[in-house]
Amino acid sequence: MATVSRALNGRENVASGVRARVIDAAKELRYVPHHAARSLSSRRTRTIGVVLPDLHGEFFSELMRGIDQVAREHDLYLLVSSYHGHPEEQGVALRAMRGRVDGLLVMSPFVESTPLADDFDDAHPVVLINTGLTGIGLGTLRVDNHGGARGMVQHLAARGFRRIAFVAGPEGNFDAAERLRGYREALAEFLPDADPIVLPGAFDESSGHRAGQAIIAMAERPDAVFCANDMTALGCLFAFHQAGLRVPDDIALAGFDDIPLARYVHPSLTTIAVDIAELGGLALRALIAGTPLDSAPIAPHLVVRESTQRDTPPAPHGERRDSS
Amino acid sequence: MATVSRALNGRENVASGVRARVIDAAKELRYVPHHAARSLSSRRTRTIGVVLPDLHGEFFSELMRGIDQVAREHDLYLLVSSYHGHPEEQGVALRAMRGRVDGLLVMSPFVESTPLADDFDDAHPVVLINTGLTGIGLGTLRVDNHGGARGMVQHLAARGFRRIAFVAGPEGNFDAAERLRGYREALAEFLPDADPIVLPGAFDESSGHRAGQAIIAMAERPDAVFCANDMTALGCLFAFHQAGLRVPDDIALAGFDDIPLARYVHPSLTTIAVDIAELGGLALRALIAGTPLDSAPIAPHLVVRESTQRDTPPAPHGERRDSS
DNA sequence: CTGAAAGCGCTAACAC
DNA sequence: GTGTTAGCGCTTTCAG
Repeated sequence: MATVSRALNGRENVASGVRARVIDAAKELRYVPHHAARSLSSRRTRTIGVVLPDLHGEFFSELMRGIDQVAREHDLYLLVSSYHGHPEEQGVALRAMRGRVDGLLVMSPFVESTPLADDFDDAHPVVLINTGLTGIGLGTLRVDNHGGARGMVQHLAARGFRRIAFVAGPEGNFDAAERLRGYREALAEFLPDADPIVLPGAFDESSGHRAGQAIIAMAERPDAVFCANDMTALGCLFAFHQAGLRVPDDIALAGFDDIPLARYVHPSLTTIAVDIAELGGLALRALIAGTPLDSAPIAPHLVVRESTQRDTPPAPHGERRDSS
Repeated sequence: MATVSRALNGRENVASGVRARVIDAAKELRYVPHHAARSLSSRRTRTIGVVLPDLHGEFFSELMRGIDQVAREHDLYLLVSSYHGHPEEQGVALRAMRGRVDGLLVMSPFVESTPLADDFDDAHPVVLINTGLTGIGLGTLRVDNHGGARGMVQHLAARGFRRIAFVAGPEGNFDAAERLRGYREALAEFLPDADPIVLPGAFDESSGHRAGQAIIAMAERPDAVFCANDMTALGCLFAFHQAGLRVPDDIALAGFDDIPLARYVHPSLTTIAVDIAELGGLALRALIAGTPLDSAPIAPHLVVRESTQRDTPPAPHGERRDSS
């Protein structure tokens, strides 16, 4: 019986003839190892828990794709769960994973950190994706939202835009806060005479639409709008279309994320791209390796498309035309 | 010890005082039931395996969202895996799930049925989403692709279009085959004098782009193009844009799926919508209930947008304007 | 209503 | 290299 176990698990200390017979017999009998028994005894599940804020949208499917790919490479299983935007549900999801997984991949955009720690079992390694939390002994993988936003403002300034508005993301969202910080900082640096113009938004299309309408109604209208994410920018774009405003001739527009939509809308949207699948894959690799990786955040890059194209000559560097 | 088990599992035959003490103690000790031990003994895992062709794209994230929601309602866990388009990998993914899950949700767009049966453990209930397979004792949940395609042709005919081309989906894909069948059938019914015009496609943007170019080059150009899915239609649209062809004035365009993009492109795309999250949720509910549900396929509905709008009056019935 | 005892199917020492 | 044995932590009879 032990020999069978060894043969099936590919251990070295089994005579090759015996191994072959075992494998044949297993196939013959359509034997399937009982996972629960195996992990009860070995105390490992070969399963990684993935807890995400939500399961819809390109962002999350890309993330899952990257994670799934690495999981297959390592013969790991993925137990997924989403908490639908509610922090409380995150705790529920997290606790439910305890005892079922060997490690946890958690994406938590909430700035509030305290409740999280309670839900983590000390026994599990955890990698946090894209979170502001640090110092609770967990790995953290994040995107340089701040630097990305700075890059966009720099691009807009180089293109000759002078009144650059920013449509913010939801309150209490770490990514949103970082992008706003990048905007303010870069504005002070590259256009010291310009006042920041910040409108509220919520990372979705409808809030972008409202922001767009508010912008149209402004006495001194901005000549460029930088939205905290692409969905918001799409809402803006829609509002501008409705009002007969031409983009980019009357007003330039830029987003953040490079969702697939960004390249298909008319005009195509200048944005900041993150390789999301790679992000997911890196997170899982880090979890497997047990590397701390608190080091450098992942640098997103500027993708210039039609929505910020004007007749002025393009800036000499720091930009990259969309290759597609 | 048995009492503790009973108390924690909410069995009735425990004195309420004892139950309260057990629960308090469990909380105090941060006790987490060991899933492997539990399922070794109970022979149930409370886990559902989800095997999808691919994890990216709106379609799959919507599907997952619907599934996840129902899973939470029933306190079920989701073990997900994708086979990246290769039928062989599907078998691997399926076999890997054996012994780890109580049931399986499988999405398989391949027409070839035979290899599938081998990979299914007879012990597990399975629900197949959107597949042509029948009669191997498994539940099947499908979308009425045929009827949807018919509806679109009817709409185009009612709008006054007479030369309606169809850009097909990949060979061997069941959905694609059904949509093509619907096109041919409806064309024969509503426009008996028109010849079918079928171009190859592969459900992606680039094949749509090629089809678009081929259409532009045709001696007798169609006045409407119906694409087997929205991504293909987007490729077509791009080709038409590049050639200076106006949609819908020079040529009408329609897709299938109603991906989020469809409403944002310019002109917005007339398409056939399926509530994908609902489809996923229904599939899981069916799996849980053990209902056969081979009955009626899910009816998709027509969403009329700008890409098929002409000055002719709209048809009196069988259509529905996009409400958003 | 509660306790005792027997496994669930496997892995990991440990002998041989 | 292979067989024997003892659990892994729970649920589930079966007595009381």
